[in-house]
Amino acid sequence: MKELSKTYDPKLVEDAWFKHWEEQGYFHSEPNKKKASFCVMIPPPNVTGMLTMGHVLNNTMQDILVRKARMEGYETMWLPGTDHAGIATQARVEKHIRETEGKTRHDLGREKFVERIWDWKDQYGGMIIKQLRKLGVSCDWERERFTLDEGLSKAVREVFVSLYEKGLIYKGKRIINWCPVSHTALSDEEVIHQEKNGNLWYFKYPVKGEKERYLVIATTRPETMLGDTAVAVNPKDERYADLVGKTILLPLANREIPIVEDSYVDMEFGTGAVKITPAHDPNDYEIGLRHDLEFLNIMNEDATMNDKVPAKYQYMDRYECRKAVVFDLEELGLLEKIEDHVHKVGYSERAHVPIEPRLSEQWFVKMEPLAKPALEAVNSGKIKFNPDRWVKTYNHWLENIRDWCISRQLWWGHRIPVFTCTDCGWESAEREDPATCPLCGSKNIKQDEDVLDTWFSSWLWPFSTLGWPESNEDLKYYYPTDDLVTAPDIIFFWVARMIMAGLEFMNDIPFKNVYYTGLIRDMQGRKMSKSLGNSPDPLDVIDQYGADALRYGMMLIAPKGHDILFDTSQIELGRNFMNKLWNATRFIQRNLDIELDLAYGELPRKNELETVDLWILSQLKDTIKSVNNHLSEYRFNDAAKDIYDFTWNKFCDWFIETSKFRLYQIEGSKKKKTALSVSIFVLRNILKLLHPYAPFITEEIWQSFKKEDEPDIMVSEWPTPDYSTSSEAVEEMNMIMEVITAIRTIRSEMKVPPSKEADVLIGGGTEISRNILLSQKDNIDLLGKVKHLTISKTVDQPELSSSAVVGDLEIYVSLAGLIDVDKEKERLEKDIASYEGRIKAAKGKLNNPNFVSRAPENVVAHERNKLAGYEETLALLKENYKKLVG
RNA sequence: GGGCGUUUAGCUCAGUUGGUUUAGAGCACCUGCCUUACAAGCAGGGGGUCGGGGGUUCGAGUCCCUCAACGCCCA
Repeated sequence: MKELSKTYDPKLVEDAWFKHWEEQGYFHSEPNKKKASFCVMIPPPNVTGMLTMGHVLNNTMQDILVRKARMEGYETMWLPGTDHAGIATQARVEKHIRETEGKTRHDLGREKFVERIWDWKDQYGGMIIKQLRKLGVSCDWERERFTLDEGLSKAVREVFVSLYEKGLIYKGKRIINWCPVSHTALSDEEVIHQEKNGNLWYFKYPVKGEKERYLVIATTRPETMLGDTAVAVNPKDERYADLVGKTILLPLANREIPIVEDSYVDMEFGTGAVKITPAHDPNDYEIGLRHDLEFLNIMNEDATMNDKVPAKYQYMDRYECRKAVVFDLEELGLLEKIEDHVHKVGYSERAHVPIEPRLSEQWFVKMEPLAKPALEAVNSGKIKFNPDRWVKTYNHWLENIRDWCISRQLWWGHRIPVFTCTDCGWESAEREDPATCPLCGSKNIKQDEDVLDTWFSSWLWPFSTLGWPESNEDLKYYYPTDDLVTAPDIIFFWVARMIMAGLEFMNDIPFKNVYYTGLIRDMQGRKMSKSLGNSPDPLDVIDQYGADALRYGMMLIAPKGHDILFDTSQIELGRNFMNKLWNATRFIQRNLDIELDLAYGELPRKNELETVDLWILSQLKDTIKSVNNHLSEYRFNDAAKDIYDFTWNKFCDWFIETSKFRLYQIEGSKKKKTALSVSIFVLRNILKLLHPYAPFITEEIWQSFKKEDEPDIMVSEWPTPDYSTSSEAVEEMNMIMEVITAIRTIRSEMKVPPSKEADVLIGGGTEISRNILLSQKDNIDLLGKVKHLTISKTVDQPELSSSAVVGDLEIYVSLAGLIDVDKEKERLEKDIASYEGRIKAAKGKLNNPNFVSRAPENVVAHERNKLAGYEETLALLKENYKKLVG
């Protein structure tokens, strides 16, 4: 057997194992009637995207669920893919063409431009998929999908036409959110509201026919006054009652506009009089409809002023125009005052500029009929949210749902399948492109120019990726899927809409459980972002620490459903753990001797097992159960800690240490064989438990400890705690560990050099407990560095010694020439004070008649036992103290 | 304005059904060690009264009310 290196080097093994798994076909799944299915759909990242720490978190969690399910015997399928990210991708390629060729998309024309995006996608797109493989995630790579694939496009078209036929898709002229950089409409969800410091400008609007009479209005957007078509006041507002019905001579624009009354107006805000710009504000739009006002659009697509405003403002950018309007009004003496004002501004999610409310014709989905069943599915518990508090957010959105603006003025995406006849005006959504008009037979047919929101394809992801609208085995076998793991910031964009689409088109929920992860932030709690430069590249981290360390380290610090403050140095914890595991392996391997004829993974007969064996097996059993429980509740961090604690603090610190004595025996001895068999049994279980978190290192080590005909760990069986254990052994071991720790503490506090062995005497206790200690003499000697150990009912305290009490046992460490009386006094005083404190607390409870009479019996009994134990210990401590001070 | 979340050791966080020795872990810190698996390590130690206030209870970090700070979402 080759000698392993002293530190684990992930670079040497990770890529090779991934290649091996792929060649063996472990990632791929086909419907298998003999097994139950377990299916997860990846939240498709943008095809333009690069792997971020958020993806690492999210995909590691999915991989843990998937790898565990695979080991548990499910036919497991995790489908990967990307979405076409309409706005982001188009913007990216546009920019590229502008920079390299100095051309716009309009120079190329629609067809050529879309071709160029496909070229770009083939060359640079989907980087993230390659990066995910570095992370080791076990997706079915043969099933990778893209939202613009032929099959998925067919699904999108079917869904559009079917909703159109049901009357759930309609075209309407509305105020929508317009992105002046991307030149497209956005849905409400794609607008991010941010609080900004701004101003409130007070303008004096001259009232017609009344000399020197002005109506003062307050506004946060002065430039829109050029599009005002009314001023409104509240009907209850007595201040302005006499003005209603009169008109305003709108300055600068030189138009006459009415003064109307509308109860929407807030009398408390500003002056109680508001300018109304129906084509540039959603609330004003409503007022415009109610009062039959003119809708005057004063801006171009890029938010510059158009030819509906006086010539001097035309082509000015909206903010430039704002300055000009304020300046000009001040010149005219019509600016009353400017106040500081904090208000919410809506920003475009993609282009990061303030959106412009714009009146335009767009396509919408009527959401209310879809929302009702979706609410039911979650509130009835058919779909479970983890943590469940997200149900409230979900309900609130669905109960107040607004129609979904799905048309985008882009070229990259699914083109809206609505056709019109330019001759007779026929219009319809069609599954196949019509050659002629079905009404008049004309060949002058035009397809709608717009494309669909990218989310209009993502919401079909759980079934469009399986071949819908065709019906096939995949759909029957894998749908509904099992778990969805995603960040809560796309609960509206994606999760809620997938539920609606699943229920509408598949008549069934798309998934059974949703786990919402936290967000990754930096140590100051800021979101990770490119501009802040606070976002480490996961590939660099993998390069530095290894994928296993990244995955496991990340899981250790990821509390359930909470944001994570992340720093790369935290991954050291994962790296250190991998190294610890590696070295435990090294230790076991170095003690293997070939003649031993070990049956890997099998336990020796129970009568050959010693206390430490029974103890570690019992601890392993608890750990397996705990890992199972924690993972079933998506407590990835708790399960990771279970494995950490068991491996490091129990297996390495105590089991391996207490096995050393047996392992240092002659080759081939029975005791050595037992110690090795148990070590290997436990290690194999650790590897399996850890495999979903750290697939590479566990596979690497597994190969040294698997039977020849056993499968690779990735497709091995998940551990089952189906062996018997001994609770007595656990109690015995606890006592042994306490005694050893007491000896070590004395040695350390009394500054005994590790190289110097000391005599130890243990007195008191019961015959049983003394026999247990005697049976562990070798271990106590080894770990406590004991020269000569005496165990007896009564022992005489050596003159120069330091003492400790463990329960009813007295422990003396002989320290001839080393004892420091003052220090020893101090130690004992501290111990005595500690026990006096405990006794006081316990007595306090027991002296309370209400406690004794009202608390459950077992709690009272427990408290009595505690007190008795403390009193015994305290008495021994005091005795020793008396001896010391004379 | 409405809703949700967070506040526990210097830092990052556990603490699941109210009782499990005097509230835990990792990092950081102090002491001593290259003890033939591991210095990315070993052994030992110090450190918090659980954001403030009030309440329920025999008993509260845990339940209720209230205040404060921070964060997120929605209008």
